[in-house]
Amino acid sequence: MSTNANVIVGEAIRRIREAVGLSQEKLAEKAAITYQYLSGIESGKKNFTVGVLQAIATALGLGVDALVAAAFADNQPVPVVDQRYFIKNSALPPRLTPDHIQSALNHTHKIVRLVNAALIKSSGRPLSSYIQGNNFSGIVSNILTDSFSTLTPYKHFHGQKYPDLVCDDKGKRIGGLEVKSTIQIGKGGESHNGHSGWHIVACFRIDKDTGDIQFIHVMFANLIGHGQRNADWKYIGSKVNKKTGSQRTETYNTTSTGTAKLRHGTVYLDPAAVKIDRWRTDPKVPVPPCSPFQLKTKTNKKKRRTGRD
DNA sequence: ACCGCATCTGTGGGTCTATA
DNA sequence: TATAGACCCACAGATGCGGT
Repeated sequence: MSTNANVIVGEAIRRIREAVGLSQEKLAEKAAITYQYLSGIESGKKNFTVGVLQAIATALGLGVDALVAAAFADNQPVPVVDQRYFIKNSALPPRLTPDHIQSALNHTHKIVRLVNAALIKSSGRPLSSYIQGNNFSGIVSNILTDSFSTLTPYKHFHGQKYPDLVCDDKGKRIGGLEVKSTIQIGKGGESHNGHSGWHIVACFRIDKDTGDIQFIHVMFANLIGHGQRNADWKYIGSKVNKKTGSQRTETYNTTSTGTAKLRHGTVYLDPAAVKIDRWRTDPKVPVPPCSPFQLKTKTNKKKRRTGRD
């Protein structure tokens, strides 16, 4: 290991040790090395083997991979979306362009990295390891909303009112956008209001070690709210668990038609991470020329003509 | 036509925070 | 304090595909 790497790893060990409240003596004891040796490692003056690193990581309550990730977190490039995966002519809310979306997605990656870098520096663990998945996705959703507000014509509405973002022109409202994010690939919309208007569903994945997120699929659709004719949302319910007394808040999910609208409204698709081959769409929903399912439909038709069936 | 397998979908369970 | 908002997870049944 190079001297520079020794210093980086040593500093990470010191930061995490102090964050978890261990003295050098105590950590050295747990890792079965002398505190003089540990001191030398922390200051980057001593070499160490993988075995010693493993012992130190275990004593800190981490895996070697997490410890190394913590040490080099700041030196990794922030993930960016791939420009090639944008579908340029998809239908979008007024005044919104693929470039706007690209910058908002990348900005969200960056903010999540900044949060994680601070946490990893002090404790060796990213944000996603501290909180429940649903709440993490909620945070990503909020950061993405803020990124839109910062970098696009769509600005914060107010608090928890619908929609999340609005676009005004000379005092006149010309557009609204509700932002949703999820780690569930292929999922449609899920909401507790199910209103009419433009929605974005952004699917991302998480790197467990660094906590970095990477958007892999982004869909837009102008959906019809519940209670209206041909609504794209269906009511799922709000029930009280008799045993625990807990109440599940009411939920609306997109219907198969609503989900199909979103899928046909794909704006960004990472083909290596998201396989749409077997996704269902709704025959009632017209397939726009820019839909990623255009290709699928053509392939299926060809198959049907030439296939064994 | 049927079977096995993998994946998708629908449903109902849950947590936590902000606001009225 | 109740409600509305933001989500995820588990599981059973449905679906699609390739092989026989």
